[in-house]
Amino acid sequence: MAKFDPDLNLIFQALSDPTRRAMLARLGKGAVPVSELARPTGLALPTVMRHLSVLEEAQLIATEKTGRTRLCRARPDTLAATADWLEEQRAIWEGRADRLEAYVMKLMEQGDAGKS
Amino acid sequence: MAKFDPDLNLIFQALSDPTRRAMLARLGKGAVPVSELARPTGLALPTVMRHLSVLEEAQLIATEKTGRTRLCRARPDTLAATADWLEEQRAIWEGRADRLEAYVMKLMEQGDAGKS
DNA sequence: ATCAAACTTAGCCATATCGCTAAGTATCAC
DNA sequence: GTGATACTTAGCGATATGGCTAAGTTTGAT
Repeated sequence: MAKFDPDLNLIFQALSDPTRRAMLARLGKGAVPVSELARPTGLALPTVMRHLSVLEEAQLIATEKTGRTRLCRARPDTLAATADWLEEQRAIWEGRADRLEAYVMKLMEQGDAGKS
Repeated sequence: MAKFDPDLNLIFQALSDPTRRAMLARLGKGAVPVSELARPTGLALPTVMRHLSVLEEAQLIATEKTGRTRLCRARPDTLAATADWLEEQRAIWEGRADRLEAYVMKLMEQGDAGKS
């Protein structure tokens, strides 16, 4: 299997840009080619490509080229790992046993459902 | 009540630095003055101050000066809002009704427990 | 009154980021 | 094969980021 190690530096950096978050939201509705992802942004194509490569390096998306078009799709596993980090911090910060418990429960639930 | 509007740009940007995440983790164990937060980083104080101001502008921490020391504490509400955004995206990306349901349940739970 | 402690401000340097345009390369349609 | 389509690469400029040192400022202790 491919190694999956999310880098929080890259992930959060990628998420810090509204254009990229908009792209991710768009990808939530399904995989799309680069040009379609670019259209609503109004940005030049090289600029969009750059955003995409940031997202891909952060493993938030995966892309695949077929013919002359490149299809982009979201990678929920990375987002899940990120959500887990936040949830963990939240549990600690709130200092509440029930949140910690809920977090553990969710981890177990994922172990059951999240693996392919 | 004080206006609370989390800015995801600032938040994710703040979270993208490992030094700042380490500081947040440290604050999970309780409020501490600047110098104590600085010590484990090995960074110069002005550098640390800068990190702190980034965290504070993102509303991830709050600080309060008493005498000549400034005390820093975490702001779980902002982290919670961020976790919610991620959870929402995850629910969409995974395209699964049960995740969406779990998310809504959590929202309700927070509505019950999270308000001051 | 003096001195150390704990920030704080100002400013410098190196690198990274976000936008662009111009000029490639590689399909696909005819 | 000609031309259009869909990226891709190269490189520029403005601004932001993350580190530093040096020189304040404000308190607390003596």
